[in-house]
Formats: sequence, C-alpha cells, structure tokens
Amino acid sequence: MPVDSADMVDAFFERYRPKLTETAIVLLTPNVKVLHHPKKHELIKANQTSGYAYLLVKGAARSYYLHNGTEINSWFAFENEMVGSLRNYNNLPSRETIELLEDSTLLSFNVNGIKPLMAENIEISNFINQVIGEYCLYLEDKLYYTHLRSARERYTALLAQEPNVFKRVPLTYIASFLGISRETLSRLRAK
Amino acid sequence: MPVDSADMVDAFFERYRPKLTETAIVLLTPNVKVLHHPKKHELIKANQTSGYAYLLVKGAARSYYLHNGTEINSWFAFENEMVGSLRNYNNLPSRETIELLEDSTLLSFNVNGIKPLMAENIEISNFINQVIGEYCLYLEDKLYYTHLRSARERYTALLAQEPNVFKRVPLTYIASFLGISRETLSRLRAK
DNA sequence: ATGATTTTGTGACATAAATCAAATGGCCAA
DNA sequence: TTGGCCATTTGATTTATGTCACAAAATCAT
Repeated sequence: MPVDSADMVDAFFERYRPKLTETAIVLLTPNVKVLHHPKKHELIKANQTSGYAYLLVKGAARSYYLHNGTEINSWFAFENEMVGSLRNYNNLPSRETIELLEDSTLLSFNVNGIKPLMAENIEISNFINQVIGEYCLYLEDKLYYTHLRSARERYTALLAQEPNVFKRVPLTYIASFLGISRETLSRLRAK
Repeated sequence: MPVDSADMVDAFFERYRPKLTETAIVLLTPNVKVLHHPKKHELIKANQTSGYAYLLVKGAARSYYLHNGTEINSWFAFENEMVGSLRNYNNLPSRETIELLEDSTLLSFNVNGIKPLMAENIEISNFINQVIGEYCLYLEDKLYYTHLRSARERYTALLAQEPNVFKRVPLTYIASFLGISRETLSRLRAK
C-alpha cells in the first residue's frame, strides 16, 4: 500500500505499458505532488486555464458546466482515473468546472513542467499520449452509446457499464449526465 | 498545386506545426500512397481491423454504423481532413464503415509501417498525436453542442459551424447525424 | 436529537419529436 | 426522353419525456 509521494506515483505509472524506465520517472517526479482536498473543492474552474492535471488516488470527482443557469454534468471519475481539462492541456480555457464529490487524495501533475520533457523523453510523450488516446476512445464510446438512444437505453447502459456511479453520485447529477430530467430518472429507477 | 505523391504529402505535412524535418518526411514517404476511388467505395469496413488511415485530398466521406437495421451517420469529412478508425488504430475492430460520398483523391497512410517510426522519430510521434489530439477536442465539442440540446438547436449549430455539410451531404444522412428523423429535419428547414 | 435544507419520488398535464402515410420532386440509367 | 427509384416534403396521430407542483425521505448543521 503506497504511503508517500514516490510510492504512489510509482503505483500509478506501473499501470502503463510499456512501463516507464527509471530515467523517465526521475524526470517526472519533481512535477508530481500528493494533495488532499475536501469534498466540494474545485480542482479546475470554468473559463480558466489551469496548468495542472490530477490523478484521483482516493475519492471521486465530477465535471460540470452551466447551461441556462443549470449545472450539466459531463463526467464522473473515481479511484485511479486521471482528471483534468483537455482544453486546458491545449492552452484553451476549460468549459467545465471539476469539483470533488468526496474528500480525496490526489496526485497533481504540473503540465507546464512536464510538456518540455515530452520532447526529450519519448516514454513520457507516449505516456501522456496514451492517457489522451484512452480518453478519446472513451468519448467515442460515450457518443456511440448515447446517440439516438432512448432515456431508458442510456440509463440501463450506464447501470451496466458503471454501476458504481449510482452508489457514489447523487441522482440529480446523474440525470443531467444522462441527458434527462430528474423526474424521468426517478421513474426509470422505479421500473 | 500538388501533382504527384511527394508533393501532396508535402502540402499536407506543411500544415503541421512544428513542421516536420526532412528526416521525418523521408521515413514517412514509403508508407504514403496516392489513391483515387469512386463514390460509394468503402475505405474502412465495420467489424474489421484496417491497417490504413487516409487523408482526403479531394472529395468527401461519411462514417456510419447500423442500429436496428438503419444507418446512423457519425461524421462527414471533406478536403484536408484525416479519415480513419481510432479503434483500428488501437487494434480494435471498427464499429463504423467509412464510405466515399464523391469520387475522391486520397493519401493512404500505412499505420503498421508508421507506428514503429514513432519510437525512433519524435516528430512523427508528435504528428500522429496531434491528429488524435485534435480529434479528441472535436469529440468533446460534438458532445458539448449536442447534449441536452433540442433538435432545432443542433440543426442551427451545424448550419452555423459546418454549412458545407448541407451543400454536399444528402439530408437523410444529416438527419441521423443530428439524431433526428428525416421528417423533423425537413420541417426545421421549412422554418 | 431537532428542525432546516436538500434530494428524491409521484401525479397531472404540456409538448417536442417520432411514427405512419402519402404526395411531390429529382436524378440516373436504359 | 422516359420510367423508376430515391430523397424530400407535408399532414395526421402517437408517444416519450419535459415541466410544474407538491409530498416524502434523507442529510446536514446546530
């Protein structure tokens, strides 16, 4: 069980193939920090350009944006998932606010420190691009499983594919994520 | 105006920043070919794993998949756009068929030949990852501009952002792309 | 614990968009 | 050019889901 910064970074990097060598890890480490933040803390704020991405070690987060004054949730994340704004990574303001749903432990990645390393170390470049590539496949899936599908189909798909969402996220948030009203979600659950 | 393979490859690579050096282009060139295919030709087939990606030099293409026996169009592409299957790139079968909407001129990229080059040449790696990164931003935009929006909002957004789609793609295809019925699209157009 | 605030559920009703049906228009091949 | 096949439009009807209103339940702060 990881107990300090170096160990946790290690445990995370272990998941990546091909594994990062010592050289890459030495370069990355000064740009990675362990953080603890309480529920409701905002990691990324809408319309701002943050220089950080995060790994959720323990806890949960949501991403949402405002549309006609109401919050629309775009995703939820849990243990071992990267959270951050792809638009921030591309030097654009984030459209979304990323907020913690639970008291959480995180690794913060200093993107401005890491980007230059991508030119000198191909493993780091592959590592970042693998994270983006996986996110891209996730977005394709999300479009595929929501486009032209009924409220019930989207609900049952989410229940099948990410059951933990229903255990840790308020239904109000899940409703807008599914693109339906709270009332409709309530009725779908009632069967 | 590019007239042969090398020239067209060049014209395409010119668009990328930072520009590829001669070394990178020499490595890539044997993996790139100029092709001509007629309307209705299928570049990528659903449920198969193709080893090629394409740049549309001249012409148009669509990507679609079958859902309950009907074709759902997931995107349209025109001049100077890359077309291919991200799932194929990740060694997964494509969910979609990519079909030409017009007689077209293309550059084909041999992905199996190019992938090994990414390890030895960081410019090639950056080039591929830039294409994927831009696609990822496009997917985020598409989700953002369709989620929880009415048929009329999605229609007017497409009309504003990609007016050429309405000039070169049959309305039947556009309807499923927008996630609405042909009849509804017709009524929206009638204002 | 206790009340207050927030979240979830239920009912009645409104509406956007789908479906079904059929007419019109456009385009391609012989 | 002509017929035939799609693509598009228009109309009538149905349906899924949203909206509004309020009740019940759960959660939170004091």
